[in-house]
Amino acid sequence: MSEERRQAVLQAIVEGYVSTSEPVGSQALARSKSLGVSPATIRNDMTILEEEGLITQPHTSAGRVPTDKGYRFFVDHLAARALREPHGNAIRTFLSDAVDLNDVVERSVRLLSQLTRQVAVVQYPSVRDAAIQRVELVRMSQARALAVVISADARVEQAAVEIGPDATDEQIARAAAEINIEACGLRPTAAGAALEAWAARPGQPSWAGPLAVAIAEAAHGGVVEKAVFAGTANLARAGRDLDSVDIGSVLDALEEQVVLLRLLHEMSTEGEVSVRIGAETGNEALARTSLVAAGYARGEGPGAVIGALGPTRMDYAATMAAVSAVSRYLSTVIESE
Amino acid sequence: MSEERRQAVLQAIVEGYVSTSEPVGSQALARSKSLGVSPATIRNDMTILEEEGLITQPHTSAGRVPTDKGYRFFVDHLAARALREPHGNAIRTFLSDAVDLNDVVERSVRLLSQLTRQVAVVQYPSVRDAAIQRVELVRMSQARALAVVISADARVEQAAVEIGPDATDEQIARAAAEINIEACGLRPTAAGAALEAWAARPGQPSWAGPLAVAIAEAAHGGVVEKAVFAGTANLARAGRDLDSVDIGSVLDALEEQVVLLRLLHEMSTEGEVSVRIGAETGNEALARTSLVAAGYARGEGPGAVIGALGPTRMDYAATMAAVSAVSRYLSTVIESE
DNA sequence: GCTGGCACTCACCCGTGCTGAGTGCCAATG
DNA sequence: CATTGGCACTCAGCACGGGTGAGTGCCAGC
Repeated sequence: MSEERRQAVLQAIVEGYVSTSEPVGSQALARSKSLGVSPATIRNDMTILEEEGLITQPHTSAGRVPTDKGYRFFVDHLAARALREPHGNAIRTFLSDAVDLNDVVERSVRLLSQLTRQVAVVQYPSVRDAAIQRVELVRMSQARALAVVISADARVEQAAVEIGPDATDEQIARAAAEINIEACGLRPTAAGAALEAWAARPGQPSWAGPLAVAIAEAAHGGVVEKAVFAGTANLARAGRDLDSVDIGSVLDALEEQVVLLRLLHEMSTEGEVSVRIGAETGNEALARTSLVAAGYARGEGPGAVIGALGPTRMDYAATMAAVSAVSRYLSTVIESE
Repeated sequence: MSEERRQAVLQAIVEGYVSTSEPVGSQALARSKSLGVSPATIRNDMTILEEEGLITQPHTSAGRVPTDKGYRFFVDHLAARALREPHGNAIRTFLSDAVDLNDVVERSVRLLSQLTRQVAVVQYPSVRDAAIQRVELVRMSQARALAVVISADARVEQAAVEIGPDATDEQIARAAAEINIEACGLRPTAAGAALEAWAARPGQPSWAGPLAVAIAEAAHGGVVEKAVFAGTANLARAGRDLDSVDIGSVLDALEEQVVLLRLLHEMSTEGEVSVRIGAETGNEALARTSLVAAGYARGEGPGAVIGALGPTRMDYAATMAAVSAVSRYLSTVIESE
């Protein structure tokens, strides 16, 4: 009883179930796939696979279905199928038509949802490290000013600051000029330190401190992490895999963002393409879905993450290929800017 | 056979069906509601209501269900039920905690989805009319500059412009200074005209024209209209009203945006609270849903629209009350900024 | 260790019959 | 003449039951 054939059986079960969405039986397997053995032999293998917890039967006298663990084994050992990337050039040109970062992200998420036919998720880079290009300070009302921070990566962030009614226009103009001298060309962290020192100088107005903090924060891209998604309709089309309760809780989890962001964050450090299957997501709402994610580079460190979310019964090979391809092209497009 | 009682029957049918989600029959009606007549009488009324196309039966020997036209009549004539606004103050404080326009919109859409238990939609103001406060011009690369337009309503828009590799930093600085002189304090339309004149002056670099256009466009809030939504999970919870195909196509329509935006735009001119029921949405994908919308003022003209989208079998009175309340508070919060 | 054979299980399908909520029609009533 | 009670009829929904077939586990034989 070769270990090898047993894996082939598992692979056939996964592939069969993914394509037909019906439990696969020994006879059907022997007939369609080229395993070259009889149904009885396959049954023996199945018994062992079931003991190992890799497959299960929905009810007695039904075919077998992969468990989360079975999918996991498949992904880890068997899905090294040729990661063809048919749309390479199409992806690239589609993404490079984008005008700014927002547009790139927007396009990526749509593209990925179409390629995978799953829900696509793109996390915005959380900590950004581009140098500050310019800071603008505009009084909006008697007691309030708006700080606009323009980064070298064509990003524009804004922050409202209370300055109190006593601030003079002259003070504001001087502060703006000084801030630009202090902070321009610096990365957010360094700029933050420089502005802190600036605010501590004698003679500065009382709102200099909060202003310095707000600018540094804005330069970091704001504190908030954010993810956008597309293709939620694919959830509804998942058919038997997800009932409407599942769909509801998944949509909730997506809107909640925090769960998803934590998950994406965890996965970002796990090498090329990372997969979370069913309960591995650690979240009740996502227990019947899988998430395939890949980080996309941004400057040096691994910046943010893109991913595809779908029912556990998904085509992992194809999804992983698509996620990987889009992340790679996304990286080159962003870096070439 | 009083016209009045027949309307009461229609009202009772709508309310009964909305609360139980099951077709309502004559006996059940006579027993539960206080119409003071016998089932037979109600049946007579029902026959007429059915002839008028206001109600229908899913199959022979089942109760009656309102048609789109029935809901329409109900909304137009019978839903003037006390629009209690229980959460008035809560809404107000919740919204006024917001820091900027984005945040206000974000909060509104979440709030509305929770109040109505439907999908909430908030359209960003499409044509904006706030004066330009300041324009900033920053060179991003050899051939590209970023124009940042800050409006008096604390909005920051950006636009990338190709300036060609020959532009000198001095040219850019002079253009920025001149643009601020020309355009500051003007509304977008006037500013566009002023900038056009500016770009036409002799001696201007070749990129002055495109730049002027880009700035004017950005000041208008960009050409793109945008809507955000929340509470999509409520669709999945709609139970029998929407099957998964419906949910899928609704989610598609939401992501598509263009259909939804056109619809919202149409509805924005229709007075206080406007309702589109089922096929009235004019869209196949939304044929089994209704949209309740209200414009929220922005400056003078009707600016943008918020709305709630749900199955045609929804509690119109409550939804209309919530949409109306949120739009009203949203208006005051925005205008007080 | 693989295979064919065999008895067994059980979800699924389909036809049957019953029940009850609901209807339409009609004659009687105030 | 609108309203009502009575009555026959319809039909979705449900429970019951038998037949079918894909699938299984086990075992003896190669």
